[in-house]
Amino acid sequence: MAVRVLVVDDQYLVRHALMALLNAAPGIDPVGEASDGEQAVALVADLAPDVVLMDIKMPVMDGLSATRRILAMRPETQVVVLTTFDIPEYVYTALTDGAAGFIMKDTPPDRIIAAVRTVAIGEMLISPAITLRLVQTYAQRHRVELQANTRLPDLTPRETEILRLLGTGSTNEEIANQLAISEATVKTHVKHTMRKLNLTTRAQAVVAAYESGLVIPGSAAHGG
Amino acid sequence: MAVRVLVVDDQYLVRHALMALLNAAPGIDPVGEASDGEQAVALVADLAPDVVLMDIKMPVMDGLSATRRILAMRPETQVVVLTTFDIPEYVYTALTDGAAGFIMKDTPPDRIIAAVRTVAIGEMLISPAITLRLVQTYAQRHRVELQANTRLPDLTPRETEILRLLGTGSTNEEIANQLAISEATVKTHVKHTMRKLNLTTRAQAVVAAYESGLVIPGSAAHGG
DNA sequence: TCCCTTCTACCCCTGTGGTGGTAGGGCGGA
DNA sequence: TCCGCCCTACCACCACAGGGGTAGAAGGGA
Repeated sequence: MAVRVLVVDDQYLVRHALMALLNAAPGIDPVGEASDGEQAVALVADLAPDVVLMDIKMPVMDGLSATRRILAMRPETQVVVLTTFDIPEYVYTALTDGAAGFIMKDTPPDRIIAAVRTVAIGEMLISPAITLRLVQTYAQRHRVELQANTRLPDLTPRETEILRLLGTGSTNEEIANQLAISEATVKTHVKHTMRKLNLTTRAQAVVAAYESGLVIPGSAAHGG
Repeated sequence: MAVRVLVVDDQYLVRHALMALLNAAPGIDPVGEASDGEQAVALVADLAPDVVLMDIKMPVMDGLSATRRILAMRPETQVVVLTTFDIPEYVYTALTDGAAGFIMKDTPPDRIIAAVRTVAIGEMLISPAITLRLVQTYAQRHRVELQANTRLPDLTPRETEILRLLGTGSTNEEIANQLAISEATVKTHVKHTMRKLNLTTRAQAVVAAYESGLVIPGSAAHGG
């Protein structure tokens, strides 16, 4: 049973080149083509393709909006997003919207064919160049997290705890209540902590708490 | 010209299964096998393989250390790290150490063959499951960054700028100098910003700056 | 035109924050 | 045993932060 593919691209040449390429591939049946997102959504409803090759930049409705509409309507559709250049913002949006893959147009023909076959069986697929960027982001984030808990020179356990609470924006009084000690003691701990870290204001202490990884954005208790 | 492969795994069964698999594949020549990292480093020096299939968990010297040694000694070697389960910490280490790929042992035989061929021509390769995790991390980080600039209700451009500077731990005086306005004006801006965000101390403002994504850990100017 | 927002700037007042010093009890290493 | 570190706690002092109000200049929109 051939893989049914819909090609969506506003550029005539690109669209037809893809159609010809897919047509020549055994086991792949290009069932239709669209030149904008609106047409694409309509054709998915009509043709029920297995795979959609979707350009991003298009008139009327862009590829990302079209992808959202298509997946809302027919989740089993495998959408592969095509892009001319590596645009990481789109990677995020496309993948969280549920796109099955993300490849660049300068990918060799045989790899595009392979990509269609890959997503058709339900696997994810991302271009190496894009994967590399993902890895770099991952590595960067990971490095930041690894630096956590490791640095913070010479702080006693209590002082580390104090710094963590400073990092949540707590006042001395609030810290005292949370640790069930007197505010005077908190002031002493804060004093020592800031001296060791060479800080002069508690705002800097909050920065230090975040930068050291003691406090991670997204895991904080806001509001006061 | 066949792709010369070295197989490194402490488990006899896994090692020989891989050797047999690679032996049966046309264009692939399994030239040797090692059962620990130290042997692997020695064999790379002797055999100069194109590709190394490297297990992580091994006695004597683990796969990641061996990978580092091998790439320091012979950078053109393509190391593919094998793992039983998806262990993201290793992904980071392996890839930043220069590994060409990262695949799981439960990958179907034909895909393992394909992986060897892929890295042999210098391309990167990562298992879909691992890619998925990378994407999730990327998406998570990206989401945090996207929330920036978007949320932060009703702040004027100047107030946003003030909040960003508050987020670096700056005092009113420092902010005044950086923006070339009077400290009195800074106090006014700070006052309005904090009222709008329902904050009472500047430490909370620092927290808000980080949590909103206005300030990203790792991109801050410490010290003061 | 007038109004609203924004950015600029100042005064007054209260309070928390930040720094100095002092000190006792507990605990572990020399 | 004694020394040193850690946690606890207090006092005194002053600067900066935070909240109140007021106000003029500039720019955009009704």
